[in-house]
Amino acid sequence: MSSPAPIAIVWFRDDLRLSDHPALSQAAQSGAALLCLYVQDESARPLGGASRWWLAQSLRSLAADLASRGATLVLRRGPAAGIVAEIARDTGAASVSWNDVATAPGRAVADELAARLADLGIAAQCCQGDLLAAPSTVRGKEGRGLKVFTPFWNRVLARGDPPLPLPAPKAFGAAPRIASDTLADWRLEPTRPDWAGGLRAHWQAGEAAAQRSLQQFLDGAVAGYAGDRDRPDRAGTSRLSPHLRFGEISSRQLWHAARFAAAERPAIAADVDKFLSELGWREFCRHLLFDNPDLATRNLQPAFDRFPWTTDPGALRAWQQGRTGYPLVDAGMRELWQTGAMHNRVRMVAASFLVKHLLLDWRCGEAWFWDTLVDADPASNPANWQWVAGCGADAAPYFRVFNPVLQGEKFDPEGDYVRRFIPEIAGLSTKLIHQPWTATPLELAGVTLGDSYPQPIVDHRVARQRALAAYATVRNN
DNA sequence: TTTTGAGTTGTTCGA
DNA sequence: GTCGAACAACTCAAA
Repeated sequence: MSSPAPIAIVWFRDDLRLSDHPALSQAAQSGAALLCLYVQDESARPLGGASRWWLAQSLRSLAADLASRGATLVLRRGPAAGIVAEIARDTGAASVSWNDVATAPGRAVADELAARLADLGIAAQCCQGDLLAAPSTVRGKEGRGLKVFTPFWNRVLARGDPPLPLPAPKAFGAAPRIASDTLADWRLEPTRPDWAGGLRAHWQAGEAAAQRSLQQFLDGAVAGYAGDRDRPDRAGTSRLSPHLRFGEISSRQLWHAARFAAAERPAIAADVDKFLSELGWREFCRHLLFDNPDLATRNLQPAFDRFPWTTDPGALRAWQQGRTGYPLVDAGMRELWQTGAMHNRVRMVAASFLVKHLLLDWRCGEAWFWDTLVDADPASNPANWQWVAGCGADAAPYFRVFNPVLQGEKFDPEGDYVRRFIPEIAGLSTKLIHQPWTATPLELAGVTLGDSYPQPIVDHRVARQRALAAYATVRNN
């Protein structure tokens, strides 16, 4: 007569995968019976609509992957530290393992859980797995994180390759079943109205889909990535961001796969370096969040606390709905609404437009992106909005005001991207597609500006001057 | 400690 | 049409 195997709880968070999951691997190797748990913690920043949709798909996929190994994914809702500790106590678990995902409330919750487990005498295993380099290993003066990207990234690169990714555990014992919510209980997906059709058409969540996206990228778009990533009219990006956001694939896996590809094909070495530096930006943002838990609400540069933002609900709505009259901006905002994503180049132009042309607080834009992006990330989203607004770390200089017409002509030269998302002006010539207001009535060919497509809500030249004047008030003197 | 050079992604203007 | 300079000053990182 043998005693039953001890129970090990694996607490999943933004790491919804089985491969390269240090907490899972460690628990599986211990020979314990695993209890896999995901907690929806509503005391954290509530997920946006698009993220909720993605999370539902991703949890469904993870649950299926676990089921194929004989395990179940237990779903619970509530304050995470309390819930996990309670389950650990009630099941008599020997240990709780999790990965140290660096999200703002996530860290405090993990610290609280560790304290509760210590009180209960249950072993806590916090594993490194989310980052290429832990924040504690990249420090500047007085132990602070670095604030400029290039030295930051050079330091990370100088550390050499991160650890090799772990394989998914082949088999592990499953703990006896305990009560679980169902995904339907959580109402993560829209029903009436069901607005998720565009998301379903463009995305597939889950670890297997993430691995397929990576393979597709390395077989295709990686060649030429350094230049094509800036072209919204081409399929030049990796499309990995939402997978990375929910941890369906890890940055270490991407690092090693890309490096391996570059070793096999020297011609793409520069493209791979560029791709890795994009991973570097994700890393940089996470380190920033580590040092600034209120990144989404507080200006990193305090001088911006006195910036003269305006309040204009009509302008905000026009921006959200893609009705600013600037085709590149509007195409981006409609791409976002329809597909849950927006091309990186267009994100910068659209964000710059909100902040500099409309003088609306960057937090308004951050909140909209948070709600509508499937890759809305607690670190990258606020950090990049602060970068655009000029109040962030290593921020864009105040005088960089994107001209939406020039950006369109440069990065969408045939207008293909604009025509895809703004069908009402698709008939305009390439010469006019980025500035329809300059067309003669004959050239407009049936489009009535101000009716089927709006007039520009601000004049670029006027708005630029106004922005420069507003930014002058923030100068330190 | 002090100094020095640099800082993701631009635009406009005038020669 | 092309090209270089101006657009500010400041903070950061490293020598």
